[in-house]
Amino acid sequence: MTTRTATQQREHARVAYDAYLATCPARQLLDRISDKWVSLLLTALADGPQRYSSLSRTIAGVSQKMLTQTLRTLERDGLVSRSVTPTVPVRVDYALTPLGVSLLPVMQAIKDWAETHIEQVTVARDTYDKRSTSPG
Amino acid sequence: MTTRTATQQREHARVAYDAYLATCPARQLLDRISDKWVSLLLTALADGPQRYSSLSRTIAGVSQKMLTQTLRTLERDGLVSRSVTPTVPVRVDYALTPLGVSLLPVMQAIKDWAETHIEQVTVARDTYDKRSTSPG
DNA sequence: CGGCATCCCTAAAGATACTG
DNA sequence: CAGTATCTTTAGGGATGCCG
Repeated sequence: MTTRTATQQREHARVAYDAYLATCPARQLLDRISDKWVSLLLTALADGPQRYSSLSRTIAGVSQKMLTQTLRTLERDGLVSRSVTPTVPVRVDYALTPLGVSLLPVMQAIKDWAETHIEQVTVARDTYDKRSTSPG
Repeated sequence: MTTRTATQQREHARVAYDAYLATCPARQLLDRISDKWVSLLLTALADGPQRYSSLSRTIAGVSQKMLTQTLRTLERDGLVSRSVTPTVPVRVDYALTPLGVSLLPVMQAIKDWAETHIEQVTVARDTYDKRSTSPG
């Protein structure tokens, strides 16, 4: 088992886990990373470690509760590391782990897609709503 | 305005919209596509149009309510098209629009990442929980 | 500064029943 | 088959207050 190559391991995972199955652990993970705070947090950490207060400023509108909660979850899942500098007052830095870095391109792609396609979506919504209102 | 190239338009969008801002439309769109049903639905339509019943079978555990609701939203946002064949009983097919196709690679990447990295995440969780329990 | 604990409330999601 | 309507439950998330 320990002699599997990275490619073999990837193949193994592809066969063993299926996010379409409700009870599959991969489904739960998909659910967890399909979260706006996750994508915003990971992309915010793209350029290097950030302090808690810096993150809360970057990600406008995030409550302290959601920020802490999301950071804890990401830390537990091994995507983000937390390092405390015991000064007074205390300084806490968050950074991406290698696992977090592996997810980063995808998260950036989502954020990018949203920013570059919102105008098309807005047009589509107007068209859809107009169709529904006047059934001409 | 109408003479802008696709590249120029992309540049424009990148500058104009910022998902980090809570009130930005791109943030709402990011929130909307950061949804497990959206990723599962779009990837399910990757290989071509599918009927409603087929989708509900593919995506195990989805309720009619969530399936219909998500499909409606995606249709309104211009990511999915809905075509009705007025037979008895009626037949409804869903397919990706060009806009939906543009998002597909990202959604597939998320689903893939979840399936190929769940084992690493599980290990990370065990490590984290063990650390918390026995403070070595 | 960087949290955690608690209360509270709304919106999202599941279950169930019914329909063109 | 492909939904809609209604009800109930759950979980997301904001506000506040306290602490090392």
